[in-house]
Amino acid sequence: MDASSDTAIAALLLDWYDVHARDLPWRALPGSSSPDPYRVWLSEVMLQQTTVAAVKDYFAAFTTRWSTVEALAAAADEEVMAAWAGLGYYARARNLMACAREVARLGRFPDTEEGLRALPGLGAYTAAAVAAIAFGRRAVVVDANVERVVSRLFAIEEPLPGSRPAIRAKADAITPDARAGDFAQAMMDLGATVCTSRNPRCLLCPIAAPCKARRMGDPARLPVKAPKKAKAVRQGRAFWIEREETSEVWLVRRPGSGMLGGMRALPDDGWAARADGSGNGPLAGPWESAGKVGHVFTHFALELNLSVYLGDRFDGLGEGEWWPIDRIDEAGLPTLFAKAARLALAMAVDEKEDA
DNA sequence: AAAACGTGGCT
DNA sequence: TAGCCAAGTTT
Repeated sequence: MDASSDTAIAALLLDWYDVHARDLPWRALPGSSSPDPYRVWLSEVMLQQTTVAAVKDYFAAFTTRWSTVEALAAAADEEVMAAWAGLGYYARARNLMACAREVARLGRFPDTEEGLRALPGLGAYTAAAVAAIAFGRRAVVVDANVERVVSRLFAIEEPLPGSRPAIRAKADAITPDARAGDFAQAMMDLGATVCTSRNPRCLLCPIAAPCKARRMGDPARLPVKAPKKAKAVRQGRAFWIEREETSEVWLVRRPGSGMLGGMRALPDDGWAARADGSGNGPLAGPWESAGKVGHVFTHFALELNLSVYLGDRFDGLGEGEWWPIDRIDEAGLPTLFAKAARLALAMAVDEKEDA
């Protein structure tokens, strides 16, 4: 592929984008000026390893509650962590606050890829995306969509992740000097709606003509990926400690790094730090079993047994807080513990029905 | 450099 | 349904 056809690919994609761009909340309104860097940055962080559908409500909630980066910088850590609950990869929320505070200190977002890359939570992808989309800089934006589109377009047979340097070189070659932000978003929209992982819709593709994988007959075969390791299944135990006289449950704050770091949680037996939990709780009990919940994390699956204590002796509980059970939805529990809470409450309902 | 780090939707 | 996959970053 020579330089002139690389230019042609960008033109085809931009023409397609002018007609088919998805209408997403963090994109500038048609006809308006450049999008707000705060909204671009926030959306890009939320979208890391996360689908558009999952992000939409969180983006609306965050921008309603904190409409500027200064407002977010001034927010309390626990408020932001609770607002992020359920979205996953909680290091993103911790980095989000650190980044907002750094930007507030600087007075504005850096407007170069290099400057952005130095902020917490902005890696190669996000720095390039914000530089291109919010500041119109030419930057080579490579995410999983771009990897897929480029792998197919140029029929790159080497498996990921080894093919990343070759993919980046090709992405660089087709990235235009003008409208680099639109080009990046065009590639991502194409990957999300046309050049999909399974069942690519080549008949709708604006760059089907130059696509080598399509010519070879089986575009879905690419990109080739290295095989994944099987997930181990761990056992753990969590504890629902209820103070009956006030209808409150005991919640703790998890350590600031590691699994679900910084999030509110039910007390547990340390399953996150070992292959399995110790089985020990923060109280002597007696415990009643409420059953178990299953949850799959990125690198292991967990079977979490839930034990319940209802009583009035709470010796040795340590750090934590009593939380009103009727407002448990507002505690900002990550999904694993939200499931466990649901189980405890379902058990309570069952027992009431039995009585 | 390989592993840690969430979750929900789709097939 | 069990596995695959998503607008990756950090250590």
